[in-house]
Amino acid sequence: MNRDFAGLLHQTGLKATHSRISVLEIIADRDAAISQPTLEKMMGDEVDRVTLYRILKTFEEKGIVHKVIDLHGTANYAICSSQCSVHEHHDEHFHFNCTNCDKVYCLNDLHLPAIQIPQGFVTSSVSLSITGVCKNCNQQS
Amino acid sequence: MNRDFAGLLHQTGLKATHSRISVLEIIADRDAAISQPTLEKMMGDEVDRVTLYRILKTFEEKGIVHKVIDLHGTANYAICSSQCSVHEHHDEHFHFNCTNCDKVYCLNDLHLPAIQIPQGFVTSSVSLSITGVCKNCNQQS
DNA sequence: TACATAACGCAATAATGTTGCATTTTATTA
DNA sequence: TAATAAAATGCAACATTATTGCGTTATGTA
Ligand SMILES: [Mn+2]
Ligand SMILES: [Mn+2]
Ligand SMILES: [Zn+2]
Ligand SMILES: [Zn+2]
Repeated sequence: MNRDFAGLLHQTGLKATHSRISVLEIIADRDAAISQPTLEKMMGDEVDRVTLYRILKTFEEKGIVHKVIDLHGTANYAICSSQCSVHEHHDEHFHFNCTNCDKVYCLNDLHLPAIQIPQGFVTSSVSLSITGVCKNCNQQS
Repeated sequence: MNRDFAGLLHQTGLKATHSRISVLEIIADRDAAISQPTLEKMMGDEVDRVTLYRILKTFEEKGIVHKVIDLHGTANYAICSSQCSVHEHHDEHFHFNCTNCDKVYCLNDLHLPAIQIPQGFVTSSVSLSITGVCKNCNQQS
């Protein structure tokens, strides 16, 4: 992952504020998506709650992060693949929800065969979410 | 769909209260899952908000309805297939989220090919959710 | 260094969800 | 039908997640 967060922000026309860089440092440094509540706790007093919401929303709009709703309905965030931009997200991949540690993993390499949906319905995107126990949690038990 | 809601409730060891029967009447009468906020508005003063939460939770535990988290993270509820029980849900089917009317359709007949997940991860369930525009909304435009 | 504006912090408010406890409803039994 | 025990409900209080408006501060640039 690119470490020049200030550069990344400038590229998308955003100012490189301390808050934004802190958020990027946390999100980029993980093998799994991070939930909004966890992120909020990690940021603590460093960033106002409202600012955090606004940062995440902006990042999503600019194609810097993508949001994944997990099986509990909680918002989780992960860094986008490099092809994403303000115009379009190009990371329609699938996700693994661990029921033990509640992490959400992006399964970037998984490919889904074509799906036959009913007559009259038009698909714009497909989201596959797998529930189970992750590698980490399996090894610990 | 079975119309003997009192009987259904008695079968699962639940008392057939007015509130529960009202909820069943609303949920059973749709071609799509209904969201908690919509349900709450439809019930109005007839049922207390807290009671509604408790009814939905009980129904889920007893295998009467199943919950689907839609793409916004909102809880939606639909009647279970007849095989579901307090012991186990047997309706692991897929869902279609309409971006126009926000309805969530259960795609009961869809079957998903086997999926190859990474080494060390163990799958317990798979949830496929398709986003697009539903038949109804396509016909109106 | 000065400036314009983007971003932030704070206060207020809304929506969603949970818990404890007193009261009412339901099903059963007398 | 009337009495009873347990289940379910309603209400109050509270927690969490999310949004909006507005004055203040930080950022990038000239
Ligand atoms: Mn992802
Ligand atoms: Mn369903
Ligand atoms: Zn795990
Ligand atoms: Zn629709």
